[in-house]
Amino acid sequence: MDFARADALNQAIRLLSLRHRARAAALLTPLGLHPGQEVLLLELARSGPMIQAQLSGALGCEPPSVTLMASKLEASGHIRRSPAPTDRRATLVELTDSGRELADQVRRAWRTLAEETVVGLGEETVASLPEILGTLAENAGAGRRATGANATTRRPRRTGRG
Amino acid sequence: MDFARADALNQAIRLLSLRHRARAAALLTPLGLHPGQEVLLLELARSGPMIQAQLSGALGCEPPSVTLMASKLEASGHIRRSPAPTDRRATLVELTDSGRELADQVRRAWRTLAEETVVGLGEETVASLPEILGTLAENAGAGRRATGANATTRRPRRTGRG
DNA sequence: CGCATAACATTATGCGCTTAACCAAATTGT
DNA sequence: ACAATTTGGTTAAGCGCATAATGTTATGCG
Repeated sequence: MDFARADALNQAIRLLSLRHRARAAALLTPLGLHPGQEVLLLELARSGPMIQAQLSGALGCEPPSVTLMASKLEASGHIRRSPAPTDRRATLVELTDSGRELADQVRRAWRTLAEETVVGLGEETVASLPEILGTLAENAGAGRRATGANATTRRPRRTGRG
Repeated sequence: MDFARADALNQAIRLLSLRHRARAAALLTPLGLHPGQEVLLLELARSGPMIQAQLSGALGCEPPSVTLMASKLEASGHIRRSPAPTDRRATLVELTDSGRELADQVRRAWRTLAEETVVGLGEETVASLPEILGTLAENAGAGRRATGANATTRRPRRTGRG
């Protein structure tokens, strides 16, 4: 691929990232949410209670990020955290009533955002977008946590002695 | 658009943002750059010296971000900043020799990133991506700094009296 | 069983980008 | 020409997400 194409592509992705996030923020602010928290609510609304490690996997972000999102959503009363019955390390996360209501509103905002975003594109193009973007994301995420390759790259933890 | 589609789309964009940025970071780290700085170098390499306001427009980010990127690139010796001859408020930014060399390496990394990202997609699809993604970004950025609409939303500046 | 290793979660820290607030210089309107 | 506004730039503060390091519980192997 020549540089011009590569640059156009990377720039477009970068721009899209910034703008899409900014627009999401604008739509979520009236709901009292910051971008990042909405996906957690939506995931819980879709798949029911789960532990944070599962959320981390589902949302595609790292555990510390989940901890922070969850803390804030708990503080605002939209989710509840309790020790998992089967594993005393894990924290089970579930929606509260308020969280369920909020999730409905988030769903509306989410639809608005998507509809705004694809204005001017043909129906077929729009239909093919999720898969294309999914492929792009997967490709960009290669070299990450083993989709079958080596996963043996875990450092020995440097267990502090004293 | 139904929620499932909207969600798939938004999630894919979100994921792509995270992954693409992460991959960019991984490729740029060996060059001593953090993601965000590369686009400034590339823009200067492409269009020659310009003032920060122009950079802000070209990169699609806010002036304070440009100030920060530029500060760091100046500190690492890749760009030079000087007062603009025609406008005493403005700062003219240009590449140093070291910056030009680095920009070449960034170009290579940029190509690698793009090529990795589109693996598995048909040639036609790849060719259509920049325009599609550009449209998405533009749509998501609507309601921003007037593409012809109202631009009169400037607050009166609260000129502190005492 | 007992010990090493892996997994879940958290805290601390760092970077990028944003908005808000501000100074300085240029432009416009009367 | 002078006041009001607009534009260029910077600093301060805030948030999201990342990695590094740590505590705690579960698991796997001798």
